[in-house]
Amino acid sequence: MPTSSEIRQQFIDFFCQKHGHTFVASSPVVPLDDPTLLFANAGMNQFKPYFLGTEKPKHTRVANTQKCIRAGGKHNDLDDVGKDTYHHTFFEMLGNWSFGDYFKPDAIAWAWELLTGVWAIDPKRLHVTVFEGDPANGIPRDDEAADIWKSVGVQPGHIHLGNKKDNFWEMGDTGPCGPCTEIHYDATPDLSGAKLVNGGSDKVVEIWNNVFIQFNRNPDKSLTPLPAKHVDTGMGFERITKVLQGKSSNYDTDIFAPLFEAIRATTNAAPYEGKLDDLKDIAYRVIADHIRTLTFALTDGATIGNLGRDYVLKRILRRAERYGRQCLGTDGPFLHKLVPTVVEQLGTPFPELKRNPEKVRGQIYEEEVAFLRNLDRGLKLFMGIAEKTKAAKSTVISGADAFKLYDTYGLYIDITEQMAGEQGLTVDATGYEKEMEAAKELARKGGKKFVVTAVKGELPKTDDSPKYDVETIEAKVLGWVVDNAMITSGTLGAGESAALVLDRTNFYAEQGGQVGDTGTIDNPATPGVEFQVEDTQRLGDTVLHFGTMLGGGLKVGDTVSLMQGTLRRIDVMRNHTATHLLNLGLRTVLGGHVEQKGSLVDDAKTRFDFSHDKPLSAEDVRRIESFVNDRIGRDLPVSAFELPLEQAKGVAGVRAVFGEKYPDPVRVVLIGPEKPEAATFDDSVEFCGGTHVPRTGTIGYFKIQSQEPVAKGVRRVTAVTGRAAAEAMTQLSTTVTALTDRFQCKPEELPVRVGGLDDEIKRLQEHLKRALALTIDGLLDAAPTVNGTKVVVGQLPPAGSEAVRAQLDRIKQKAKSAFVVFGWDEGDKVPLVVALTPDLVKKGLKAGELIKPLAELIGGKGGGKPDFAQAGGKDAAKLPEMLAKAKELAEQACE
RNA sequence: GGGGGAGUAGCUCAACUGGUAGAGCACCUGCUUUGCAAGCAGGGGGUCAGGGGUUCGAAUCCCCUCUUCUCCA
Repeated sequence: MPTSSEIRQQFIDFFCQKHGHTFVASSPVVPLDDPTLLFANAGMNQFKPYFLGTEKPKHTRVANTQKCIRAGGKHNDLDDVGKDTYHHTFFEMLGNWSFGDYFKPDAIAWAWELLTGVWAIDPKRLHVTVFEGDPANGIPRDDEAADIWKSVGVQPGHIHLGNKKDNFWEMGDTGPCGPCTEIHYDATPDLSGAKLVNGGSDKVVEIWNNVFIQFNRNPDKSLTPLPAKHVDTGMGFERITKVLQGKSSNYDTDIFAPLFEAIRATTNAAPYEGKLDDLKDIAYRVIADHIRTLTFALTDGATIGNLGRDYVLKRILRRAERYGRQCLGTDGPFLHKLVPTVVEQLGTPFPELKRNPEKVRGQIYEEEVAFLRNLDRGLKLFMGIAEKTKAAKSTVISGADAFKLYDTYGLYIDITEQMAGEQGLTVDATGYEKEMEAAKELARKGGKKFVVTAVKGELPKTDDSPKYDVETIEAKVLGWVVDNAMITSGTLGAGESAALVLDRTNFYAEQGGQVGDTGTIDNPATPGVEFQVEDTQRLGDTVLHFGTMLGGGLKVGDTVSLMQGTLRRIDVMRNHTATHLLNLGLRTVLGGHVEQKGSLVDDAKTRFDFSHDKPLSAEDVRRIESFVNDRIGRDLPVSAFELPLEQAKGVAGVRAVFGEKYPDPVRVVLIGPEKPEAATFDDSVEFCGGTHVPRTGTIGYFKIQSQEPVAKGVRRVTAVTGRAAAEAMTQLSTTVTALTDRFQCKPEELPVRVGGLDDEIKRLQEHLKRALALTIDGLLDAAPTVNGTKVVVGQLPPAGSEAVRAQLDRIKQKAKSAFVVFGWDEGDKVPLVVALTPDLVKKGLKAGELIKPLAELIGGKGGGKPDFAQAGGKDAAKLPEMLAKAKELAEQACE
């Protein structure tokens, strides 16, 4: 029986040694340069540019094994993992590729040769499918492929026709596409699998798909043949291993055996038995699968967090942790201990795993600990809710409670359900779903002011190349969008709101973190016509000018004149260029780990999110500001170039935002060097379609206003420039001047002066305390004893109730039995306290009651507990009278 | 982007309806026992995250800021 490593190698050797292919390493499973993808999910990801024709391949035939993750996004297998024999969030895709080289005959012949020759699979167990054709689209049935299959020896009755969904492959809405032919393996004992092809059975499973890319899908949905034809194949490595090792489940192969053993050893659970409906076995499969995903994703540079792909990884980790805890009885972090097993097993085909496994293990460990902490807290909260539920004589935990546990404390619903079961309770799942829906709705509503997601009718393209300049241009009205429908007739009248569509524009549509422009559009031929633009957004290649007709009317075909709000636009440009300098400054000052995580640039500020795991110190902020201001002071030129994406990536010091979509060619903005070749790693070089000032001097001045955390490991700083920075400085200086006038000192002396005041206050408080102690000692000495109880009544110097309370303890210690009443004059109010020693409390006296009539005497109120009460009044003149009354009251009470 | 929590001794957390901030662990001192674990007695340790407000009185109620956790997009 071949090992999985041998199988992988045999595939690669077959194409590389026997058929002239070149081996190409897998691209990272975290596609850093293709932000449209959450994770690499197919072997073709890294070859996309070859099919699109935007890049020339180095070799025309290659073979590879691609690391893939399908979790989140379009292909999401996350919830299926564990429940069957063949779903994975992480898997390998073996592939052979022709870029304009060989086509159907070779691809099919070699596939057959590898399967039935090299691997000696019984041809009776193989079924193939070919495309049935699509007359509506003018694509004929793929008889060519069927004929080749026949000629290589596929059994009659083993060639099936497949529909568009299964046998016509498209990369996206437009672009290269073509028919494909799939090979399925029939594992039924009696070879009865023909009818199960594409039937969703795990007895007959697709093992290899050969795609023949020969058309281009045009935007008008028509197809044109490509000048060059390509082959793109993908074979599920785990599936072929299962077949060649004669197993009935991918999880029974030697790919998973070492992981299962490692899981058993770290959790001390009973061994894996391969049952489909056994919770313990499901847990084994989930954990083995998820640790592979986590190890590869983290190795390739992903992080665990709260956004996008980071959040997917967090959910995967927590799902695995949960299965371990619920089904295998783990009680502490254990997933991290499995990393070495993954590294050992796959470190040879994927050497990147060996680069820094300790870091990966650390990341997993840290997140496990965080999750377990949450879990403990959640369990505690759950117990409280369970008690509450039982106390209310109910056996159902409300949906609201269950949802709160999840929403606020991250306690998953199935854990809640399990815990409830153990307590003889159930959970109102319907109510939970309702709460969840309501919460989602709430989150959605907090979105944007203007939203257009889809428009009925064809949207024309807008030429927005004039957007980089700040000057008035003319354009033609093509129509407008109202209620998500494109309108191209009639008049847009005064008072109406719409999204205006023009043939060209100088308005910048919101993109790359820069806000859309505002401004006015009028008709030079007809005075009084004015459309006020409140926001500008882009939908595909169309620029939408959202706004309101203030006066007059507009018709399709009118020539209009466009003015961006000039001052606002220049403010935006200042902020955008400053953002680039800030990006560079953060990295320079804080270190290379700083990555841009997002930004928002508008006329008032620049807001920048970046990876950094602790608050910035005052010194950090100062150094970053001075770095940026230094570059502003040098009045560096800002220039932009359109470069092919590949070439642009090679420019020294280039920064691209992860998660951002870049066109090819891409616009590169340089600050300092005037040519891409002149750039160094100390210069700001960014892919950016935004608008910038011509020289950094225009920014004027840069000032960081605030910083805050956004998510774990991500911080946000907000800064201002130009006019806003000047305004901020003026305000600051006004405040400082007010202080220097008050203290008659220089600004730099302020900290010392204020600190001195602080010390002075402390010193005076000490004095007061001492005076207070002396007064109290005097009162104590002079206090009459009534029936063994000291009656301590008197007026104190104003020292604050905190200090008085501290002294009360002293009195209670000195005099075993005491009835204490103190009052003092604080100017605007007159506080009063009554304190009783325990013996008096036992006799039934209540300070809280005794104090009330006294408080009334000085025009106030109060209350407290039996041994201590406080009150306050306003009438200081009545203080002696009140104290006399208190003495009377005390003496009475003690008799 | 929107929602919900949390922040109290070095650590983990209490404090009822607003009424003198506590416990366990850790630490220090002493005693006892001793192979180890420990036991007993005493003690130190607080800007109740910070600021403002309401109140006679705020850890507690309200507002703002900071830090942190969590869910959704």
